[in-house]
Amino acid sequence: MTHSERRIPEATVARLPVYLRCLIELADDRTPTISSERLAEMAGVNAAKVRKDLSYLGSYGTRGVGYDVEFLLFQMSRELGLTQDWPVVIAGVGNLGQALANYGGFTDRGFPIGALVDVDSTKVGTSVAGVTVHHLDELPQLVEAKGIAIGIISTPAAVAQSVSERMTAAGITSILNFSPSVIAVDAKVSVRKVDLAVELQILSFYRRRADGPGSMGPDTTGPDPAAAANVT
Amino acid sequence: MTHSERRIPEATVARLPVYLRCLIELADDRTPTISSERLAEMAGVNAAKVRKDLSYLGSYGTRGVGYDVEFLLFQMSRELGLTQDWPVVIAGVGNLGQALANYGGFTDRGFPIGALVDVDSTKVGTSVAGVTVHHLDELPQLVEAKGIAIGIISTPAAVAQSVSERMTAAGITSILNFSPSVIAVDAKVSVRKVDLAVELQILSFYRRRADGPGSMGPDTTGPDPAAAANVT
DNA sequence: TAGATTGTTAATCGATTAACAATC
DNA sequence: TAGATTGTTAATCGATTAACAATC
Repeated sequence: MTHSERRIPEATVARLPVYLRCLIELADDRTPTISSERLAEMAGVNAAKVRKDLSYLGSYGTRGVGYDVEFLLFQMSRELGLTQDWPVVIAGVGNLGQALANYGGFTDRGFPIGALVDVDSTKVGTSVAGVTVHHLDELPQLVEAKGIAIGIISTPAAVAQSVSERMTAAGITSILNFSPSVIAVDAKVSVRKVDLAVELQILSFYRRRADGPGSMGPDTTGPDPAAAANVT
Repeated sequence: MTHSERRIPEATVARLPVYLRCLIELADDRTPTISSERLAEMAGVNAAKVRKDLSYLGSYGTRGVGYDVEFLLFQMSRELGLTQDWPVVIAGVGNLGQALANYGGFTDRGFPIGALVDVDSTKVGTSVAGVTVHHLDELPQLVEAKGIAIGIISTPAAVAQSVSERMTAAGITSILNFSPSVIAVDAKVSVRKVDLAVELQILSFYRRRADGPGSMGPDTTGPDPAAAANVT
């Protein structure tokens, strides 16, 4: 029995949510079991990788049969910490911030919008997606009161660093940075970065070369390929 | 003289846009030269990596001095294919699609919104961010007329595959997929995937473990990390 | 010249993949 | 039992990094 406390490689962690989504789809279809071969096809990776990735979670498959969809779904949700909701705060309620707040995909998947903050006095007090916009100064109280777990930065680049510092000061240890800037945080804080224009720039590069890979692993995410730094 | 036609590693390609942004900032400040050490600090990576990455572009530095900001900026823009604009089409004008259209960051960085398409007849004919929404059926003509280079998918997952097929049929070879689904395209098409909820799920994983890395390489990018597949 | 900093080498590390014994 | 499929090994590949000779 391979126990679950093995260290899971970063590249594997970045793929788990993709498998999770496939499993949800299979569960919706009432598919009882799935082979690594078919799961690989759904996830767009190869079967050996699926088996290796899943083996880090434990030996949850059955030789000759495959993986029990419901069971694997449960184990994977547990591993990803998705058996509970994690409320988020969005800092910066401009175009992008409003869009993220209105985008139902976060709430749907266990990340409800717990709070919105901005520094613009014309925005403070208004309501976006049914959530009142508070002043950034109220962040510590909001984090406390709403049990905020994750901070999303959708401010201009110029203030992203200072916003990240106020988030960490308020006790937030997970940050998703949409601003086009690298933020420095201390080692115990996790940061992921999504830069929309960077993705287009990478595509632009591959256009020139009669198209090389143009896809990525993690993050491709991200590592992503085009991804983040976690500087101390 | 290391010539520029060396194959550039994917991980490096994903970092070039990050360096590019730093260089733009430096050029704005009229900083004439930059060392790998300082550029590394700005980009949130280590100096050896910067030097290795830049060496793939050519020997553009000067020992004892550093890199000429303007010159490196020009070379990097050229390498990334950013000396011209690449108009994009956004397919799916829901919450996310509208947000992307209104988000100025694309146009600002050389990716103007050339067209918007949807299948919803209540949306067709309306205008978003100053651009008229057309029916998806008109995609081939729009691609032709507007010189569309890149397709952005912000549709529901269920139709993403078919939209990607219509894009490639219309001659598009670069796709940025925001829908939470893996799309299969043929080998000559470049796809990158950005899944907003996946990023939060990855952060959720690292919360559990008294915080491991929580950052990534590529799409990151990669790879980021949480990123894409390019399946045939 | 002395100091600074690149460009490249080589060692190391992590991720991918094919192959196959184990086993349902 | 025969067929199917996992879990793991080991080989390979690609990315990172420290170190330092080259050279401005």
